[in-house]
Amino acid sequence: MATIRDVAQLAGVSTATVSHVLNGTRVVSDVARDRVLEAMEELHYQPNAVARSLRVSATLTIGLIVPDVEIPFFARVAHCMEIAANEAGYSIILCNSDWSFKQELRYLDNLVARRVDGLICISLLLTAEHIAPLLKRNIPVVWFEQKRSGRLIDSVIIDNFKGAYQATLHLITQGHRRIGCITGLSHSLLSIDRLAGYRQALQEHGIAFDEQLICSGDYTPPTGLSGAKQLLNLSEPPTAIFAYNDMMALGAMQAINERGLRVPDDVAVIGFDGIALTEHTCPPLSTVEQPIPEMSKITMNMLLDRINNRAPYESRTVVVEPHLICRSSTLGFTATTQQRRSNSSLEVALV
Amino acid sequence: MATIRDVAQLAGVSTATVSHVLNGTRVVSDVARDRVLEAMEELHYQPNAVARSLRVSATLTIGLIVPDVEIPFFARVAHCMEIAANEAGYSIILCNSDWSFKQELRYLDNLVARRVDGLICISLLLTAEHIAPLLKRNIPVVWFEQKRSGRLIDSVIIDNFKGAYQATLHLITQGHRRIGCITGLSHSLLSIDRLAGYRQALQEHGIAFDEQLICSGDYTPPTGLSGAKQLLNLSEPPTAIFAYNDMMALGAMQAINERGLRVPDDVAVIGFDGIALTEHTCPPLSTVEQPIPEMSKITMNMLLDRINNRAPYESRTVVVEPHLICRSSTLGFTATTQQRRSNSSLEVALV
DNA sequence: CCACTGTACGTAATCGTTTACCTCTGAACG
DNA sequence: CGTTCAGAGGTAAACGATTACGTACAGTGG
Repeated sequence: MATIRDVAQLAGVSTATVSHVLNGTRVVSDVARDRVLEAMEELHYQPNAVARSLRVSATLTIGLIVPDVEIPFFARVAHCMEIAANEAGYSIILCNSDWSFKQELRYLDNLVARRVDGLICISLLLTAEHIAPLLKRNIPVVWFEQKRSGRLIDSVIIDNFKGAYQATLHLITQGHRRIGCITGLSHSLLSIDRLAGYRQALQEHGIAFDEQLICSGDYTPPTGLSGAKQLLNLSEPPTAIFAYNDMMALGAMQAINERGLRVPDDVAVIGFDGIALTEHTCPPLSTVEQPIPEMSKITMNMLLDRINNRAPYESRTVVVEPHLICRSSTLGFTATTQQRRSNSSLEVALV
Repeated sequence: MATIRDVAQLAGVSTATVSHVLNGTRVVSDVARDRVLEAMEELHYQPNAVARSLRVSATLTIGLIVPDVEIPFFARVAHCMEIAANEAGYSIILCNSDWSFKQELRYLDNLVARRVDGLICISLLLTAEHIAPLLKRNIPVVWFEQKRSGRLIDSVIIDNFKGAYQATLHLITQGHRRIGCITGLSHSLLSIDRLAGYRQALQEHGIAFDEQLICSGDYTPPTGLSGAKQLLNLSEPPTAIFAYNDMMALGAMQAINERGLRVPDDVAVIGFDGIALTEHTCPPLSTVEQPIPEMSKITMNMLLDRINNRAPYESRTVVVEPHLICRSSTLGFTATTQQRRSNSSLEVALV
C-alpha cells in the first residue's frame, strides 16, 4: 500500500509537505500542492490512520459499552451515538456486555489497549472504581442512563421521577384508581426515582399506595408477562399497568390478551422509553419517551469536552426531560375500542 | 502511560524480552519472566495496540456496515457478529449507513484508513465495483444477506426460495387459498427468490397466481400496514398474508386490527426473519427464522479464512437453511382464537 | 550593500511495538 | 583442548505518520 513517502517521492517533495497538504497545517505553494494531489490520486494513496494515531496519541475512536444491542432501547442509543460520533469525526467500537460483569471488565481492558479517546458506558454493574484506571490514563467516561458518583465521571440521564409521575398521572386522569406497576431491579437509583414518581402522583390524588400492586421484572417481555399475570390474579386487580419499560409493557399486554381481556378497555397499559415499536403494537402503546437523539448529542458533547480538556474539573450530570406519548393503549373510546367494548360487553352477557 | 521501555528498564531486561514475555514468542527464563511480570504489574502496564498494529499491519478490527442497527434484524446481526468476532479476538467498528449510498462510501474510505482487517457488509446499494479498492488493498469482504457477484467476494445468505416456499406452504396447509404477499423492493435477488418460492408453493397446490395479491413494501411497519390495507380492499381479499419481513407483518396485523378483523381468524399472517419480538406480539407471529447466530459464525469464519490467507481463490457462497416457526398468527383453534371466532361470528350475525 | 523578514519547504526525531540478527555463556564431545 | 551447539537475551531497524527545527531564497528598508 502506498505510503506518504511514496507520494512525496513521486511528487518530488518531502513527506512534510505531503503531510501538510493532507492536513492543511501550513502554507504550501499551489504548484507543490497540485503535484502532491496528483501523486496521491495516481497511487490511490489512503493515509494510514494507525500510524497517525500512534504519532498524535489520538485514535478518533470511542468505545460504547451497552448490555445488549438487540434490546431496542440500546439499539437506538447505539445508532444515535454513532451518528453523533460521526459528526465529530469519531468512530464507535461496539461492545455488548451481555449483562456480564466479567465481559465488561474485559472490554474496559481492550478499550484501554486500543487507546480509545473516550468511553460511553451503560452498565448496572460497573462503578467508579472500575473506571478509575481509564481516568488515570486520561480516557474520559460518560455514564448513560444510570448515574454514578465519582469525580470526573459525567452522566446523562432522564428525569425518572418526572417520567414515572407523568405516566401515573396520565392513567389517573383517564379515571384509573388501581394502578399496577411493573418495576425494574429495585436497588438501582433509576428504580427508586421512578417509584417515587409513581407514589407522588398517587398521593396527590388521594390514592393509597398498595404494596400488592408492585411487582418487579428484569426489563424483558417474559417478566412483563409474568408480572402482569400476578397483578391480574389479585382479588382486586388493577385497571391499569405502568411498566418500567416498553418491553415489559409488551409482555403485560400479552398477559392481558391471554386472559381474554382487552387493552385498554379492561386494563390500560403504559410503558417507558418510547421505542419505535410502540407505534406498531396492537393497540399502539402509550409510553414515556426518552429523547435519545438529544441525549446522545449531549453525551457526545460532554465526552468531547473532556477529550479536548474543555470541561470543568467537577463531574456534571445532565437530566433530560421525558415526553409523555399517549396512544390507544391508555386512551378509551377510539373507534376501534368502542367497537371492542361492545363486543366485550356481549361476551360478558354470554358468560 | 508506561511503555514497554519503562517495563524493560524496571525489570532490567531489554524490550525484546518484555515483548516475548508478552506474546510468548520465545523462551524466557523463569527469573526474567517473573521480573518482567512484576514490573508490568507495578507500572500498570497496558500494551499499546495502536503501536502493535502499526508494526504488524493488523488491527484485530473488523468493520460492520449495516443499514440501521435499530431494525431488530440488523441489531441481531450486529450482536451475533460481535460475539463471533470477540471469540477470535477481534473488535467491531459499527457503521450505520442509514440506507445512504454516500454514507456507505464514506464508511468504506474510513475503514480502509483505519486499516480494518476485514469487512462485513449488508447493503443493497454497494456492488463489487465499490469493494474493489478494499480487495486490492487485501482487505477481505463478506456480503451478508444479499449475494453479489465478483471474484473473491464471499457471501452468506438464507435460502430465500425455500423460506418463502415453507411460509406459503404452511398457509396452504392451514386451508388458505387466497394468500397475499407483501414483498420487498422488487429488483433485488432476494425478492426474486422469495417470489419464486411463493409461486412454486401455489402452483404445486393448483392455486393460480394472482398479481393483485402482490404488493411491495420497504421492510418498515408502515408499508406493511398500507400494503395490507390495499390487500384487504380487494373485492376478493386474501385470508392470509405473507410478509417479506417481520416488521411489515407487524404493520399488516395492525391494519387487520384496525379493520376490526382478527388474526388469525379472519386473516392469518406470517413474517420472515424470526426477530425476538415475534414471540411477544398479540397474537404471537409465525415467521421464517434466519438462524443469525449460526450465519454470523459462518460469516466470521469465512472472513478469518481470507484474513489468514486460508481461503481458496474463488468466491464462496454459503446458503443457510431457514426454519419455519408456527405461532398463533397462523394457527387456528387455540383456546383464545376459538373464543374470538365465536365472537366474530356473533359480530357477523349482528351486522 | 547589509540586515532583516517572510515565504516555502526539507531533515530527521519521534510515537511504542515487533522481530531479524547478533552475542555471550557454558556444556558436551571427540 | 578446540569445536559445536543450545539456551538466553540484547541491539536496532522497521512500521507510517507528524512536527520541531533548520535552511534557502527573494524582497525590502535604511
